[in-house]
Amino acid sequence: MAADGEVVSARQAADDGLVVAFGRLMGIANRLELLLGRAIEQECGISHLMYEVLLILGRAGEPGLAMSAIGRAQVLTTGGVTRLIDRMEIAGLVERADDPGDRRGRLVRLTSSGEETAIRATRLHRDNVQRLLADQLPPDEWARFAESLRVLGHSLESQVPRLR
Amino acid sequence: MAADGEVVSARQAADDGLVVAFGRLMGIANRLELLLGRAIEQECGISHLMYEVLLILGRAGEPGLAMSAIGRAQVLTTGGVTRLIDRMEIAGLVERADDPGDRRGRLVRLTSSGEETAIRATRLHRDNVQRLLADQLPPDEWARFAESLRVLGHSLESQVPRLR
DNA sequence: CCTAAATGCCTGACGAGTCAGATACTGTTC
DNA sequence: GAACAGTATCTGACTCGTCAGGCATTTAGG
Repeated sequence: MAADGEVVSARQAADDGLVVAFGRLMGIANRLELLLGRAIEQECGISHLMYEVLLILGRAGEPGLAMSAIGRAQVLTTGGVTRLIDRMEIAGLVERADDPGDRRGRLVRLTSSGEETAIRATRLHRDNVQRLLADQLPPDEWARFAESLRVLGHSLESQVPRLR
Repeated sequence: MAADGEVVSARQAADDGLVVAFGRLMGIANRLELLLGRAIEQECGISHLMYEVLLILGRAGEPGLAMSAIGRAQVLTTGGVTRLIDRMEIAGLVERADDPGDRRGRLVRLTSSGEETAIRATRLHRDNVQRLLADQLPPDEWARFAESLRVLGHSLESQVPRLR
């Protein structure tokens, strides 16, 4: 990887350390999404995105979560959330209810089938994450890596604008 | 985050350490894609994916790269690559040529406009990666993080099946 | 209060990828 | 050297997200 300084050729651009690190991060995310997403899909019949929403809702508990909160957590536009929840509702994983505190809003919560699916998918998913990620690094490196993820995730959450 | 053991509630599933770490990784990737992708798009008029392809081609140099190699590098199906390169060709960033060594194949390479765009986008992108990622961790932690990315990326590359 | 701006969700049109099948060429095997 | 499996790319139908615009409701100000 190249040192700092002005980039004057495509070759140099491609070898820049920061740029490469970012590319690796995205490549890892893409490959994990493919490998783990397919596993969840085949085992439980839901997409990886749906799985993440099941987790968010499991964490939220009663009385449910606003659509907008799901969008913020998963970086989706409001339209995207509407359609995702539509599909999940049809699949029987979640249900919508009017928000008693705000008549514009709807609260989404897990159905019992959604809860079961979250649990079942997690058993599978845990093992896959262990195998594909955690086992690839010595335990202390993995711990440091996970901690860095926490820090970075935290700092990024505040910088992403709300999507409409 | 929960300790190891059987997962028996959605709440527990959502708090599992490995599952959370994976979710963070994906969340970071999504947010970076949004923030950095939009920056590139506004400044240079190309998507983040196109930018990555420009880098790959810059790295490859003459006489160009096969479509299938691009698909492997970016985790795209062959159909996806065809359409992406179609758009990039229309935009004047790359050009296709017949592969003299294999009459089924085509070689893709940067045009001079594509090369310029890669350089221009990288100047912008570098600074953004620095600010959003590297600056968020102490230098030694960032170095370790980047090294872990390298290791993980390497081990994952071999595990993703070829997409058709 | 009453209006204007902001917010929450939904919808039609579109963009960019997947999937599955088609076509064209290559390499192997008998 | 002919058949056949394998590989490289392209295409039509589809999926799932975005974007822009709409309506209902809430909130802030005068």
